[in-house]
Amino acid sequence: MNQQSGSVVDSQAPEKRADKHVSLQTVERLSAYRRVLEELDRDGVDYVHSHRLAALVGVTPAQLRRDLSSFGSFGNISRGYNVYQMGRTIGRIMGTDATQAVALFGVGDLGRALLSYRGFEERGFHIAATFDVDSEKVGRVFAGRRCYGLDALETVLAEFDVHMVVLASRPEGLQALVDRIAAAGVRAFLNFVPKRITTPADCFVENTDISAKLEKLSFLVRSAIGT
Amino acid sequence: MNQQSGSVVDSQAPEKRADKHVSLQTVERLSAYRRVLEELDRDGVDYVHSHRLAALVGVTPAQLRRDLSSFGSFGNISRGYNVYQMGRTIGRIMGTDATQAVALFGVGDLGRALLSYRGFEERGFHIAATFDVDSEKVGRVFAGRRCYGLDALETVLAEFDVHMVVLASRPEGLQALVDRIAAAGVRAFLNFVPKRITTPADCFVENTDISAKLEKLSFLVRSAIGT
DNA sequence: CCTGTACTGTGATTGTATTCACAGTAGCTC
DNA sequence: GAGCTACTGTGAATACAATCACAGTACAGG
Ligand SMILES: NC(=O)c1ccc[n+]([C@@H]2O[C@H](COP(=O)([O-])OP(=O)(O)OC[C@H]3O[C@@H](n4cnc5c(N)ncnc54)[C@H](O)[C@@H]3O)[C@@H](O)[C@H]2O)c1
Ligand SMILES: NC(=O)c1ccc[n+]([C@@H]2O[C@H](COP(=O)([O-])OP(=O)(O)OC[C@H]3O[C@@H](n4cnc5c(N)ncnc54)[C@H](O)[C@@H]3O)[C@@H](O)[C@H]2O)c1
Repeated sequence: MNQQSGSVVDSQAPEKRADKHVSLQTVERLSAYRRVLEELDRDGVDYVHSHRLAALVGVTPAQLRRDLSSFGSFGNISRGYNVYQMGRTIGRIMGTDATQAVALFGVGDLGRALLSYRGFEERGFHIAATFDVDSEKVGRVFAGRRCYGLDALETVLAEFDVHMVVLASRPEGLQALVDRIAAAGVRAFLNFVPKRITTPADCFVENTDISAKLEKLSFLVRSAIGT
Repeated sequence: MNQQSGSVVDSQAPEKRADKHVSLQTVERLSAYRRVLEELDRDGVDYVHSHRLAALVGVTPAQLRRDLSSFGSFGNISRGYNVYQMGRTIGRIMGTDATQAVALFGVGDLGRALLSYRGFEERGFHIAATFDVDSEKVGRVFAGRRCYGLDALETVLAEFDVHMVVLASRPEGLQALVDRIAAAGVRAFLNFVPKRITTPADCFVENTDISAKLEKLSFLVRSAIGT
């Protein structure tokens, strides 16, 4: 669960404190670094230089080094970065070194696709429980996870120690749902519903609007025609 | 449906030329503005001030006005912005005033969820054709759209006049697939596969990595604990 | 018709992210 | 073990985005 990296065993912690103020964009790139590092690890690569890693991720070497330097020094000056260790370190920074429980709201087409997706477990997220308002769905089990009604919300979130939720329900009543989830102590929301939500100040929201991405692409293609 | 606004009627085109260099973040916000404008329109609101619209979207009034000013002047100084007209204008800027054909690659769990999603049509995108390598799926019809094999790729993309694709296949062979799609003249890729792809310089790629979003949230929650 | 009000559009300013460029050094060569 | 090489980590410089603040103006009210 969310135990805090057990003992001192896997420490030799290279990261200083993360006090240097880390930008959000840096955090997003950390995920990409880790994904590539895991691939390299599978391929048996032990060390990698900033140039090579940056090329694989698609950023400049300077940016990669700057990003990492927000957390301290990892690199061996002439061998580069230790692939395995740096992957572990990024995991520790992001808190994905231990599996976290996540709850899903809305077991519709999208929700079921997310449920059957293996990629989350690989990155340390376990959808532990699902919720829906549809009485046909409540009580059933989807991809191994039970679907609860909203009346069990507080109980179930506490029981599974959920601190992050995925929203894939309908726009109607979404804000009320969010208020209730936040009141239950959840501070992170991944929202797929194309509707703005507001939360207490200590919460974090990530919106994913797929149509907006298509619109962005449409704009880019169109505006590049005259280029 | 997607007829093109008939004649000169709704013109009096307020936007200048889009030559002032528009930042990507501005474009992303345009989608959000349009979504709220449509809601206001449904509610029968005719005019809206920058303060109110900004509050609904969650940005500052200054930013909203700055974003719009990249495209020219729309606002009536004392009544504010005409809700209907500005929605239309943003649609025109983004090229979503007429429906565009999109192709989907990979009719798996995610692909089928996308196929059944009505939100795309509402925003001017029509998934016209799907592709898969699975011989069980090729030839079948999913949510009204036929699934083609990859051998028909060039023909079908041309037939439906596809200029944007959604990638929801497997990581294996993805780059080769992308190369072929790009060679067929497609310049916009919405990629759900957690694998970096490279394209010719005149193409645009939007990646959507859902796990990365969860990782970002995990980092934020964790790093805010000490705050 | 004139004055006051409250809005937009935008130059100027501030703040933030990225890139440059190099000091400092671990290891490799001879 | 001295010298060379090529790398990392980071201060300084640049580029970019957000915010401030106000000039200019359409309208309401009298
Ligand atoms: N399907 C997609 O590809 C896709 C893409 C982008 C965004 N979205 C958004 O994701 C959301 C879900 O999409 P979908 O296609 O799965 O829709 P869906 O209609 O198939 O499923 C929605 C599910 O949410 C449940 N629900 C409704 N209100 C709820 C509530 N208050 N609490 C818990 N559950 C509730 C419904 O009973 C239903 O089972 C929608 O808001 C949609 O706009 C979907
Ligand atoms: N399911 C999710 O919720 C989810 C979430 C995030 C990312 N993704 C990613 O989206 C992709 C699809 O996910 P999924 O759950 O639908 O997987 P899936 O295995 O259910 O479906 C993949 C489909 O793509 C087809 N395919 C494989 N190679 C292809 C090719 N070269 N051309 C065309 N079709 C091809 C397969 O035959 C299959 O039908 C995966 O890469 C996955 O990592 C999925």
